[in-house]
Amino acid sequence: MERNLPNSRTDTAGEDAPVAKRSRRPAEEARRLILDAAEKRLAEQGPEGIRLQDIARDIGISHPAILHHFESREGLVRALIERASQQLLDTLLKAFEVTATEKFGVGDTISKVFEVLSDRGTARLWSWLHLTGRELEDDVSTRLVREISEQLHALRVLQARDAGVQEPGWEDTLFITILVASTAFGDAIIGQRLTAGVVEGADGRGRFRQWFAKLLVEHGSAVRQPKAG
Amino acid sequence: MERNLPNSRTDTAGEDAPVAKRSRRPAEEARRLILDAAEKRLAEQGPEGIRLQDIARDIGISHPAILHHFESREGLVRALIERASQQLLDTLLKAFEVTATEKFGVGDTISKVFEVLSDRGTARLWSWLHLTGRELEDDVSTRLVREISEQLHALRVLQARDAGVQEPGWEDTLFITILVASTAFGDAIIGQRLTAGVVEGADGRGRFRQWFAKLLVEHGSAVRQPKAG
DNA sequence: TCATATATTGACATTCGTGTCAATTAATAT
DNA sequence: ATATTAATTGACACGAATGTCAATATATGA
Repeated sequence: MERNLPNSRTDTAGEDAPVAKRSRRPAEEARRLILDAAEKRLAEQGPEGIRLQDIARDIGISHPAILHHFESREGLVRALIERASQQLLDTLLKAFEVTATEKFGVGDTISKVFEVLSDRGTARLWSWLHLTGRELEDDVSTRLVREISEQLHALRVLQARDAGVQEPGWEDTLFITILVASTAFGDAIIGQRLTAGVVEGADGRGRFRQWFAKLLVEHGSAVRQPKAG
Repeated sequence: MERNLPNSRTDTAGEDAPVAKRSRRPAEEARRLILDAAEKRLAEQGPEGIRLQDIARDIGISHPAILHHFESREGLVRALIERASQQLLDTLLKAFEVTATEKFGVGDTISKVFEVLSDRGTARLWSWLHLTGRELEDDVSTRLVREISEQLHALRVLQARDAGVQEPGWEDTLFITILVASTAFGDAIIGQRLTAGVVEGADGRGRFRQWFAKLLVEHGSAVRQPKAG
């Protein structure tokens, strides 16, 4: 079973197209490029969008190169999840920090969360992650809820003290976080279809976000009973 | 290229296993069986779970039988979506009817809707539908939002009149529906991970639902200003 | 300049899933 | 019983996607 010599330049001679010089990047950069392309495909086309050959073509390399850097398709997926999770956590925490320290309202924070989750493909990535039952060693979802909730709670407690009203319960804060996360998630996946053709005028989803923010503020007021009685 | 005679019993003779008699169902029943199996796989394993061979094995038939009834895999998928959508809409409207006509409050109705929508299998089916960007001729999402909203709005208006307070706006009702739908979805997909390890005690998600219902009722009260001033 | 490490590649192997087809067989009508 | 219809099937064709491998080329250090 003589196999043809692979990669040999001694094929049927001829003046082929000007051979674009093979480029060679440091491993880390190559990995980043590949992950970017994969992420884009995933966000645009969903799970099936992650095909080694396609991704390779997107960035002008051959698909074995991907396998070289990630071992397998599954390895690529895991790396992708890992990176996206970390980025999400960082982005969210930072966004929260800003809106909490500055004089921004709840509405701004909500907008930011929606933007991060919904407008980019992040929510899609996560949905897929959960739908396919993939686990992360370091469960980012849990960390996310916990950290955000803790900061939000501290903020709410402070505000309550300033206003001289009763402090909100911990679980109340927790549920707010979960509500926002769930909603942003759901919105990212089915929001488009839900509002299209029902909500009148343009920017229906924008108005929905504002309405949602107001709802939460409203809730904050409702909880804020005067300290005694 | 002499092809072997397919399906011929004249193979290497021998005492094979007792040939289980081939069963033959009316087309409609077969279709139902297949759809059931497909739906189950989808709910349990996600999109990739829908493989003709596997589904066939599940119900003890051969995979060409499936193709016979649905033309193609895509045909099966479309039929599945069609059926599931119809079922969801029916279930929702019926659930709504019951809680709305009896002496249940708006909160109970919302809870019921939430419950139906956050069913794991349903949510997964829909998520997949949206994630893969499949379109339905008759967009059920839109119909769903519209029909539910209309009924809910009628209910709210009635209650407002009874109480002699200002009627809620149409968009407010619409947004409530959208919020419930989005949240139910998000909850079905990531709720498990969000609450696990953060919310204390058992039945954290149950408490979340109650809290959510209360939030909406609360909102109802907030909207209900006295009629003039 | 030469040597080394490793990123990159073309060709191939392999597996898996859909779809085709003629043959078969169970139900139904005549 | 016989014919007819249509559900069912095994074998196979085909394409698509992952993964393997030896060969090649490029960046880097000596």
